Amino acid sequence: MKESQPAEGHGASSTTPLDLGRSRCRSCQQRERCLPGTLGASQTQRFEPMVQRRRPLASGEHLFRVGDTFRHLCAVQSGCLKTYTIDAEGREHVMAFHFPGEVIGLDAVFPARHLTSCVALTGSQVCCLPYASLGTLTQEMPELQTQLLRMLSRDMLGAASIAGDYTANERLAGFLVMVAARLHRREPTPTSLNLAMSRQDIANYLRLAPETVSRILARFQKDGLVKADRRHIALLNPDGLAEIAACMNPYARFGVPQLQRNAAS
Amino acid sequence: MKESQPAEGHGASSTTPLDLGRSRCRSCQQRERCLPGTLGASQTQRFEPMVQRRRPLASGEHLFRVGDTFRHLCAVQSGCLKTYTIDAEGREHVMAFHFPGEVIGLDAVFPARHLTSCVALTGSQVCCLPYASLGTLTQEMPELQTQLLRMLSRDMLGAASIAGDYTANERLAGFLVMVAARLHRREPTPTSLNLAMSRQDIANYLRLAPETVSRILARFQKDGLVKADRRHIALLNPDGLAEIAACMNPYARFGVPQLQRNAAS
DNA sequence: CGGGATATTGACTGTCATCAATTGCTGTGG
DNA sequence: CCACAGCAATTGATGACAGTCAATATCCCG
Repeated sequence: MKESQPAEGHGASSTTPLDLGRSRCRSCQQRERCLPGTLGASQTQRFEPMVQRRRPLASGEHLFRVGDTFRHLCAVQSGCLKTYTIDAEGREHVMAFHFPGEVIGLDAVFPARHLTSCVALTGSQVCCLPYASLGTLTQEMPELQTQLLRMLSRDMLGAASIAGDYTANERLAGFLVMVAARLHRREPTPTSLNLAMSRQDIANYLRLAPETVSRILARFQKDGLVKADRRHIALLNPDGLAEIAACMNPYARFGVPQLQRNAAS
Repeated sequence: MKESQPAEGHGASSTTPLDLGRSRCRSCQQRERCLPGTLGASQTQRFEPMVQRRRPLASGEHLFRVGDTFRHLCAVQSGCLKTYTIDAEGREHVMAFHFPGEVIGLDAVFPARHLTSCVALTGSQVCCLPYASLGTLTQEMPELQTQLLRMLSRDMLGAASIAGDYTANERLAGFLVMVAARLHRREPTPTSLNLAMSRQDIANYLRLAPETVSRILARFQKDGLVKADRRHIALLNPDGLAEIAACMNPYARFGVPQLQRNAAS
């Protein structure tokens, strides 16, 4: 059973994106990784005023919920969020975690409605770009469209990675490696993670039972790969983890067309 | 085996019965579902000449392979293809099947290289739009960008659907419903499918063993849901299948989460 | 018509889920 | 300040779903 608390926020969670003044993309720490990352100074100046900064989300507060009309693209400035759905059987499926610099909501463009809910796992600061402005802006700034496509493309890649048929070991190792890679604030790659998500969240993301997550983590610890203390996880042997997860890494597959078992020729 | 470039210079292009000189989006059966679907007549006329039509792919021929540089977006005009990867362990993962009117390659934008291979499952006709032209065209035609985003968004949705934690039954039922929905050439929804993919392909797509696909199909047949004869599958009870797969349907989750209970099994 | 790939069916195994009990952390109130 | 509630995480025992191995059956293509 995959249930979790759809953490109750306040009733007005998705209705009022209080605009607390203007965002300052140019001085934002996440700028390079974010949507305006490829824009020049003047373009950034043009871009900035379109962005609204929301009141900070408290842990458990929702950014949007299933069925909400899709109004803006959101970017995480700080904190961590998850998008998820509860299916007809009551099981929670975590579609993605969102770290600083990442954009949320690209999958809602098509139906113009959110098919997922998005909740903050910790206090989080989020910037919003009205979807209506996006069209105008990309018309003016080709770089923006390029960046948008790249981010979308990257999201698809990430989704495809965990969608694949891998063992529980591989998926969890891949998860740790991925989180480490996406958390780099300034260091090359952090070796010490402070996860914002619970075991249950991780399990629902990786299609595992939370007990299995615990057990595998214990095994990794016994093998000297990690030191796991609740939500703080130290990667003692990142290369070892990466090796376990090697099969999930899409970049590891250039050049040599390996022995193909099931491929059509 | 290498075909990165469309065959145009050869005199051989005149051997095929069809006029291969240029694409005729305006008269294409797939136009509405395809990239230029939202364009007006004059814009379509502007769009058309940018599109190259490839020599038809034979079953088993590759459209691109892992590591190829990403040059164009491709649209399926007829036939069926699959994109897949072979991981470090030699396992094949089928990322997606591609039916007429669908666009291939959007996930390769980011690294500018194909991280997957794409092979035709039957004889297939494919149209190619150079990625370089895409930027120019979307600048001119906002509708094109909208359509592009919608298609991307839809792809992500599809990927997320099968990525979730569902039982083998649910995934296979969902697969059948999805294929039926995506194959509608003109009928409302076909009740009779001629699959282009093997059991192995389906299994690799759904993270199952091919034996499991067979077994579940047999069970569905025993329950009167389908009539499966090799690659020809008749959906005897589409609603029953849809009900089994209900939990995978992202649109079923608006307002009231409660579903009507009819005959199960 | 025959060989090889594809599909089906059966028996058994293993991975991971489920059920259950316990521990440990955190915040709250007596 | 400690006791307790409540939740998150761990650990153990057991079982089920799907995978693996193996043996035909069937189709397709030469």
